[in-house]
Amino acid sequence: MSLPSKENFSEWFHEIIQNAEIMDVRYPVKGLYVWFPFGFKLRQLVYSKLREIMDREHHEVYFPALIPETELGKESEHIRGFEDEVYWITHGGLSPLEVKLALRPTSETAMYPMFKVWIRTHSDLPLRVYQIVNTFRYETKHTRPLIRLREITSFKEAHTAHRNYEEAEEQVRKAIGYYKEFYDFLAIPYMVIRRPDWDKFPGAVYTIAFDTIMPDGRSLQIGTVHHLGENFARTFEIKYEALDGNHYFVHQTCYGISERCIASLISIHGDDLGLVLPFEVAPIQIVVIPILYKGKEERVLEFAKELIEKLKGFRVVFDTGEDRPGAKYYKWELKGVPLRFEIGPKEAERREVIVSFRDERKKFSIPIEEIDEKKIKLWGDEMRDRLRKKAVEAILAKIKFVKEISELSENVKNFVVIMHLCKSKNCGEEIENFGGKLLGWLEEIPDFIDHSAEGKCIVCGDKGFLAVSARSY
RNA sequence: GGGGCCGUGGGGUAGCCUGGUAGAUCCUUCGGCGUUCGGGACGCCGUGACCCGAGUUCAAAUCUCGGCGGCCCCA
Repeated sequence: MSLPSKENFSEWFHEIIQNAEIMDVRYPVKGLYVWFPFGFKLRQLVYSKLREIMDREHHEVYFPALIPETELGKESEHIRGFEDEVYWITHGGLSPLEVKLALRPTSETAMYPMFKVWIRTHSDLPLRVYQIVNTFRYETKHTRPLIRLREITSFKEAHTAHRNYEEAEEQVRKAIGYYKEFYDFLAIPYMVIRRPDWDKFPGAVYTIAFDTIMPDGRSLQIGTVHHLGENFARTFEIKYEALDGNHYFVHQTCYGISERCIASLISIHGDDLGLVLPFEVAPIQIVVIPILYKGKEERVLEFAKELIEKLKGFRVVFDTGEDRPGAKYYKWELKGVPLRFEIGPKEAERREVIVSFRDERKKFSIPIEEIDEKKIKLWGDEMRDRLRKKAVEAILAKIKFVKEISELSENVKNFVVIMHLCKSKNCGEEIENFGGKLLGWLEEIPDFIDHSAEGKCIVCGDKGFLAVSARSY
């Protein structure tokens, strides 16, 4: 069993998803996929970090998956943004429903009628909740696991309500901070980009997105943060009584991350041999492989058990299976196990252990006495630093800075293109005539991008700011 | 939105054009037994397939139509 080269990214992704047992793509409905136990464990480990971050100042809740047509349709811009991809439940048994029910494409219109009930006075604010749920969109285009789904299974959506625009904006900044922490933890580089006005979330005042870059040079949106202003509050009549006795509309935000975070984790760190996972989220963190010669098994197994005693705090597999050692190496490398220990007769003799890291694939041996929890955690941290460095290099290689509009269409085929661009709609739309989508303007300039924040607009020559165009997933 | 290609054991493929027994197309995976084990072991035995429906025909994996599913290209 071997993977196609990562150079051929689309094929590689399709294969690794199955070979590494992330998802089973054989479910007989387009755009719906099954999480394998291994993939689901990875999801659980990644999302427990996300939960940990959210739990600091949000309460976790659960809202129903069905939304009555009457609520979904209230905010006109919002519904216009989703209407052609909503799944409808039209019947209960054989009887047509009086009010159709939508399978949530996102939960604003499920939550906000309840926010109206929950929020009475200024002391109910700020309100901050989140949920991790499935959402449904009737995708007609090319669906693929983790990236374009009809059922998003792992949508973490947070919704907040505040007294005024500024406090909501402060929440937007915090949300960006949370997501940065999350993706830094996963060692995934990202760009924080303000979407063009004409491409913001339906119903939002503005949208800020996290985009990363896939190995084929296309961009992937892996998080969004929206300032909703009073738009939904007016529609759903969410008001509070202020200190002055007057009633005011709340100002809201919402922000979300889906299983695309897992797609980026797999795609950005993986290599030709399979998954490469940061130590903290690897479903299996350590594999111990005994090398068993006939007649010498006992010494080796005994010594291996001594080692395993020291690894109690980690997710460990002791692979005593029938495969040859080499076959086991390949098997666990495919699964992205960060740390491998090998023990043969020689090691048992010398009381040493051979160590190999998944990302470097070099081997060295150290005395068993030097292995302890602290050392292993240190190795895990060092590995994450290496992963981040490598990921940044890979992403830099897929970015092109462009000064002339004539260079645009050629570069956007294989690269994410950065340029100076003014904020007029005309110039923005002009960019999209060259094959890429205008992702927007860099909200903050990442440390791996080294260009001045301002410059002449590539289209009209007026004052421009760093903008990004790419073919996007 | 428009165009094209494809659907054969768990996975990947040959066969389809030119209809005629899938008794072993090939690789892989899987199960059993034995010998092995320092980077994908070997031998023997075994399990396992023509997407669904209709049509044409003496006869359909093969031809036609529809459905479902997958992939690619262009806007």
